[in-house]
Amino acid sequence: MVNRSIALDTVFHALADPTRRAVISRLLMGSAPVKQLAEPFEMGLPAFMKHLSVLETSGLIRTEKRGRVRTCRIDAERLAAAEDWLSEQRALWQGRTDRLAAFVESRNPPEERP
Amino acid sequence: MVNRSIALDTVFHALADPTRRAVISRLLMGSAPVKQLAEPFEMGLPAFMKHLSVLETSGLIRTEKRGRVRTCRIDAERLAAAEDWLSEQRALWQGRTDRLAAFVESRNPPEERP
DNA sequence: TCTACAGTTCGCCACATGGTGAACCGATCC
DNA sequence: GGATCGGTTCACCATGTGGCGAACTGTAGA
Repeated sequence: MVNRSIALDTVFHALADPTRRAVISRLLMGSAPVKQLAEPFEMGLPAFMKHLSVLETSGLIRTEKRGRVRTCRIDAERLAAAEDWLSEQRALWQGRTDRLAAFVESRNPPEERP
Repeated sequence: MVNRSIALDTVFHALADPTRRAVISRLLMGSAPVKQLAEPFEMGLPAFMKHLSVLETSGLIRTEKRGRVRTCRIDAERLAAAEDWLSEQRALWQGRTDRLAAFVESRNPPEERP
């Protein structure tokens, strides 16, 4: 799926920043308005909003504006997608190294060690 | 740990590109020289080498030059680190939503549905 | 030795990213 | 109604990213 690949692009890119990962961690404890989320960080609102929009277009969070306050909450589905990709790759790796170990054990050639 | 955070930065950034993810997937089936890795992609060697160096500085792969050919292989440790972070976050989320479900069940307020 | 081949380095370019400050908009509160 | 507060938009800037082609290096093979 091309879509899935693009989704992984945006999700991993969103996660590749400590500020955004901190926002995720914070939102895991419950939804919060933008101002409150931005408080711990030493940057202006505009910069922080860019981080939020990266998170939102990646699908990791959803936001809703009611009155003048925008509330953010997490959407764990994309988090799971990223985790799935990683665990899939690691499973392949695990299987391959297991087979490799078996192979080495079965032949065990005295390899040169320079 | 600050180091761990930087490691996550570079690992997630490395994974946020379809070319680099494809290289990872390819390397899961066994190590390979640069030329062979670059073959499937429609870009020049210099561009491809940049991808490789991103992967290497992230610690996701290791390379070794013997003679004139540089061989690349995977290092699954960082892959596991990324997976760990994600599963940790998801576990927190899971725990929180479980508690939330219990809370909602115990109170069950008839929320407005617009 | 000469040639071809695998990487590497270099300079360049277009565009994305991450930040700033200032001005602005719309909802709330006194 | 006017001040304030939460967001938003705008113009701008420095830096990083991802690509190119051309020139270079060093090893292998004929």
